[in-house]
Order: sequence, then C-alpha cells, then structure tokens
Amino acid sequence: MIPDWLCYNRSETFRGEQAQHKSMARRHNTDGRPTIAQIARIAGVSVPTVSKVLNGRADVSLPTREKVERIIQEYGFVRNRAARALRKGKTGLIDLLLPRLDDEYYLPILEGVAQVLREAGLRLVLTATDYKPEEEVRWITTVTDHSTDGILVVLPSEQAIEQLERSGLPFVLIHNQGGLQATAPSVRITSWEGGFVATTYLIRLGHRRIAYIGKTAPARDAIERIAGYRAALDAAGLPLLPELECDGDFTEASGYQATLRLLELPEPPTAIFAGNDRQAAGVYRALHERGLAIPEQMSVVGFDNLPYTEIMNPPLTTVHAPRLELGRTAASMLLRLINGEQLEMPRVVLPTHLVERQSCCPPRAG
Amino acid sequence: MIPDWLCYNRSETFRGEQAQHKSMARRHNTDGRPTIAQIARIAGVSVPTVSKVLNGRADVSLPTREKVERIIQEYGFVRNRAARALRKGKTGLIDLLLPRLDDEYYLPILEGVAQVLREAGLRLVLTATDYKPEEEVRWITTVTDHSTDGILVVLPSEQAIEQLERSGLPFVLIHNQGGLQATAPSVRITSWEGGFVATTYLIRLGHRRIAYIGKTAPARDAIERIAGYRAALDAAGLPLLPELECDGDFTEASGYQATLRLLELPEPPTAIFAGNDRQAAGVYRALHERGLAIPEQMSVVGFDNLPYTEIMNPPLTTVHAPRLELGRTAASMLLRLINGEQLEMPRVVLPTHLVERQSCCPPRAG
DNA sequence: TTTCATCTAGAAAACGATTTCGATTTCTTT
DNA sequence: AAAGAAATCGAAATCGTTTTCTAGATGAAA
Repeated sequence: MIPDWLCYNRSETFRGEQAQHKSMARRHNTDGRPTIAQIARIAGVSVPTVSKVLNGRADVSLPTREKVERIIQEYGFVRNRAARALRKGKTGLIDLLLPRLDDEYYLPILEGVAQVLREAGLRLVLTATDYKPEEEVRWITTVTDHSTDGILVVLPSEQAIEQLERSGLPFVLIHNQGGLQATAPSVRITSWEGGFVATTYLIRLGHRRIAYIGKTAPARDAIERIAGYRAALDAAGLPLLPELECDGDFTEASGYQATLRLLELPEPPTAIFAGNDRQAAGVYRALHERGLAIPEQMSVVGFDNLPYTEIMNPPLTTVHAPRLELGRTAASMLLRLINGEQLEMPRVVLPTHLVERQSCCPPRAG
Repeated sequence: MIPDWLCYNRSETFRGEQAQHKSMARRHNTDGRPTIAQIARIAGVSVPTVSKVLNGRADVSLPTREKVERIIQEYGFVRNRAARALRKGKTGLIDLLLPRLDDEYYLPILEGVAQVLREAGLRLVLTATDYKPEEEVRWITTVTDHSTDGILVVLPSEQAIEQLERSGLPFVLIHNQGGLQATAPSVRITSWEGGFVATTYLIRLGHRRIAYIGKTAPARDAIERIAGYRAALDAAGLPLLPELECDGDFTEASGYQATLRLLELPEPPTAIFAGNDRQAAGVYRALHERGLAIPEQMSVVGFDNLPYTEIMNPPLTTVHAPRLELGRTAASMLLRLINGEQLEMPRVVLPTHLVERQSCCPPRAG
C-alpha cells in the first residue's frame, strides 16, 4: 500500500527528490526556506490543506489543523508573498510618493500614513521624487504595475494626477495643488483660514502695519496663506500695502533677506507674518542680528508648527498644520477605496489652528 | 489557413475569449491591464518572445522586437511584479526598519538609503518599530518571508539580530548597539572620537570646568560620547568631576533640567558639552531664561548636527554625525550582499567631525 | 439498513511572468 | 547544391500559493 504522504503530486515528488540532483531541485529556494508543498509532505497532507490552515478556513478538522500548525511552527515556515500576491491580485503594499525626504515638514505625514497602514497590516513603500515631475511620472509608471494596492501622493503634479486617473489604481492626494474643480480624492489643510487667523490675531493685538513674507512661493498652500492675510487686513479695514508683502520662497534665507529689507523701510512693520516656520527662523536671525527684541520690538508669526518652533528663542507663535492627521486621513481613505467602498467625502480639508507662544505682543505705543 | 495570431495557446484563447463570459474571463485582471499573453496575441508572437523583448534578450529579430515594443507602448503594458518576483525569486524591495518616524535624526539616514536604492532601481519598504523590541521581532518575522531581498535595521535589538542571522536573508545594521565582537555587517559612527574632539576643542579654548549632559542615555553611542569626554579631560590632565557629569536621556527637557542644576553649583562650569543637539536646545533655553549670554558666559557644544542647529541663536557648534552617509553606506553594503559579493569590510565606522559655529569662546578671565 | 446531509481532504487549474531547450528558418561556406 | 553554423522563435515547465470543485468518509434521520 502506498503511504498517503506519497500520494500528492507523485510525479513532482519523484523528479524533485530523486531523479534530479539536490542542487538542481532547489535552484530557486536556495535559502532552504520550506514551501507549502514541503510542509504538506512532511505533515502527510495535501497542499490545499496547508493553505487552508494558513488562511483559517473552516473545512479542516481539528487534529489535521493542529498537526499542520505544529509543523509550520517547527520548520519556521512563512509563505512566499510573491506567490500569494500573484494569486490573490493583492500585494499588501501601499506606495507613498513624497517630494523629498530631507524635509522635516513631511515627516509627520509619513508617520501618520505609517500608523494607519500598520494597523491595517499593510506595508509602506516610500519614494522621493525630488520635486521633479518627470521623476514623479516615471515612478508612477513603475508603481502602476501590480506591485502595490494603492498610491498616496504628496504635492502631486498635474501629469501625475492624470496618469493616476488613467491607471485605475486607488489613490489619494495629499496637498493637492490642482484646480478647485478636481474630483480626485484628496486631503488638504485650511491654509487660507490659517493665514486669516494668524493675521487677525496680530490685528487684535493692536498691530496696524503687518508684513507678509512668501509672495513668490508657487504652491497652492502659499497662495492661500497670503490670500488669508489680505482678507484679514481687508476685513479689519486696514490697507493692503505692497511694500509689506515681501518676496519669499519659503526658505530660511528668504525670510532673513525679506526682514532686512523690511527693517530698511521708512516706516517698518510692527509685526511679521512669515509664510512658514522656516522663513520665521530667518526673520529671527535678522532681528537678532539687528539687535531687535522679539516680541517687544517685532512680533512674529509662523506657519506649519515644525518641532523646532517650540525651542526657538522666544518660542514661536505659529499656525499648526495637522500633518499627522493629513497622513492618517489620507491613508484611511485609501484603505476604504481599496476595499471598494465609496467615499462619501472624497475631498477632505483639515482645520489649522493658531498655537500661541511667546513671539507676539501688542506693538509699542507710538 | 489559420492566422498566426491564433496559434498560440489556442485552447486558452478559446476559453478565455469565447466560451466564458467576459466577467469570468478576467476575474483577476479587473483593471483591464493587459498581460504578456494578451500583448503576445495582439502582436502575433508567443509569450516568451514578448518576455525576451521586455528583458532585452538578444535572440529576437529587429522587426519582431520593434513590433512588440510598439504594441507594448500602445497598450501601456507594464509587467506584473508579483509574477516576476515569484519566478525570479527577487522582489526588488528592500526593508528599512527604523525605531520611529517622528524623529528627525533618522531622516538623513532614510534619505541616504533611498538615494542608493533609487540608483539601483530598488524600492524601499519602510517600517517603524517604535523602539519596541517585540514589534521589531514581529516585523522581522513578517519581513523574513520572500517579500524583500534584504533588510536594513537601525538600532537593532539583540533578538532582532539573532532572528536576522537565522533567517539567512542579507541584512546590514545601522547604529548597532551590540557587543564589539559581533560580526554582522554594520555601519556606525565614531561617537567616542566625536566626544573626544568636542571636549578637546573646549579645553583648547581654555575651559577647565566642562560639564557633560546625557549620562543616563542607554544607547551605545551615548556611552561612547561620555567616554570620549572623559578621555579628553584625562588626556589634558584635568580632573573628572562627578558633579559635572549630568543625567540626561537625550531629550530637550533633560538638557534644560541639567543646565539649571549646573548653574546652581557653587562653582558652575564655563562650558557644557551636551550629549546631543536636542539637549543643547534645552541648555540654550535654560541659559536664555537665566539671562546668560552664549558663548560669552557659557560655551555650548552639541552632537549630531541636526538641521536646526544652524538657526539657533547663536548657531550651535556641534559634532557632525554623517547620517546621510550612514544610510548610503549601509544600503551599498546591502546591495553587494544581495549580489552575493563578500564584504571586505563588514563593519564600517564613519568619522564624525566638529562643526565650528558661534556657541563657543574662551572663558572669561577669572 | 438505507438515504441524505455534512464534513474533510485532495486534484487540478489558475495567477502572470521567466527560462530552458528543441525546432525551424536563414545564412555561410565549400 | 549540399552541409554546417547561426539566428530566431515557441512549447512546456516552473516559481509557490489560492481557489474551485469533486470524491469519500462520517454522521444523522428514516
């Protein structure tokens, strides 16, 4: 009688174990990791049975299940993801495209995405595009194969969005620059409101001459921030003074330069709303160099709430951009899309809020 | 006569295109993405020929190659990574395990790894372990399946290293805490030397009472830093004063606390070597609060050279930890390991160096 | 004891690519 | 023109898993 551990795939067994040399038989599986077939043979069951045990199917008797589980434990078996992905059409991988990795701004976004994916048992494939749209398109091409189940893109270019829509893969955009009519799922922050609130805060403190830095930054968020600034001045009945709207590309250096120019004005401002925290750091440096006290001689407000704003001297009052939530929300939305669910709110906007610290006070009388 | 586009895999063609319903025929490939078989059929060639074109094999005639390439272009075909990975036994994925993502210290490491992998055409799977060894072990288990070709681990735990060695997968450790006798491939920085150089620099400036903060941080790098500090004092014939070696767990708060205690000493130090930049930020805060001028009344040196040290007031003199190179080097080593090469230098140590800025000067006479 | 429903387990067919190897065809060479 | 070499192409096997579908075994009900 033939023992049942010989019954499965006998021809394969013979060729695999007897007719061929050992070295040939395991050409691929060189690291000696067992496959389902080997586990099955050892346990004296069929391959599907092992698969059923692995996937917690019901149609396996308790003794069989326990035997298989013991052997899986003993041999430290883990299943081959590629084979599983091929068969199931899912890879368990999510792509995240970031403009760059050496910018701490994106770090909480990354962290938020990672948190949600970890909870869902998915893994995160990270790609930096270096702000180059061609790079982005190139990556989306390689990403659009079956290698991931979904894509998150931070600051996507128009072409990237087009390509994503064509690909048919689930995706969610973070900080979408695109036009307001766009329908692609996306998560943004209320930059306009942040600019409005920051400026209004300075106005309430009594400031009348408030400068803004960052007019030349092209990102949509930057445009909204200055729009919020202007709207706040307007709402308070204050004039919009062109000489108080400074160029700035959201770098520390441009904040420094702009501040020096502001200080040379016949009538300098009493407060500066830096478009982001990096520019605020430049503002600080210029003010320190000129020996001006913050906030007594100049109030400063930033935007983003980067970690180091807390340890600036004095700690910077700034608009908090909820970047962790940005990442978490986008990832959650993507998960729902992958699940085939409809998003009741495909375009989410997360609120910003002012974090009051010690870089602002009322202007000096006179 | 039978047209040649019908000749390949006829039975499959019939079942796939005629006998079955459309919905059933493409149960998996729901997004309408073409497969090699479909491209082959359209081009009137066999599946292997398309594969050869895709892989740039030589045994394809120019007209055939061009025809296939045109059709691949036209239909926007991209090959299924899972299938390729299964067959080739390589996934094109590298795992990077980081303690956490919300710590900007690791950012340049991540960037360095990403750079090298991008150049190599590999993709980066990112995982944060949150400093929990169990998490780490859990992840290494799921990672040790065939889903990645290699693993990079930052600050690995002992158990993680053991598990990696058992797995047989190529791996490289970054900031390995382990014993000096360990043979696993790893990349570290010269923390001891950094501590030595920083302290010596202060001694050369004329300081005699130099404090160190960060005695309680358990990481190997922290231990080496204080050892370098002590060695420098020793080499200069200066006494090791226990009251000048402060507790500190490398957080901003502990730098602040330690500084306050140091200032209450009957004879406070004239210089502080903060174990890292975060603690240096706490030192600054305490000194600013007490109205002490940096560097005139207190010299400060940090360690790590985080981005914000440049914009501190005054800019912080600190020891540069080459974190980008840490990432690049580790990734390059891993690539070589994956290629089956032997590493002539499995344990690499990258040099640190002092970055002189404006937080140090000679102590006041008397 | 017979009949029918319920469990279990396995054979075989996918999933989509790559690789090997043999069969043609085409090109040289004598 | 015949023989050998080189170029080109495709049939079939394979990677390791999941899924479907069917065949026995077992149990319960009549």
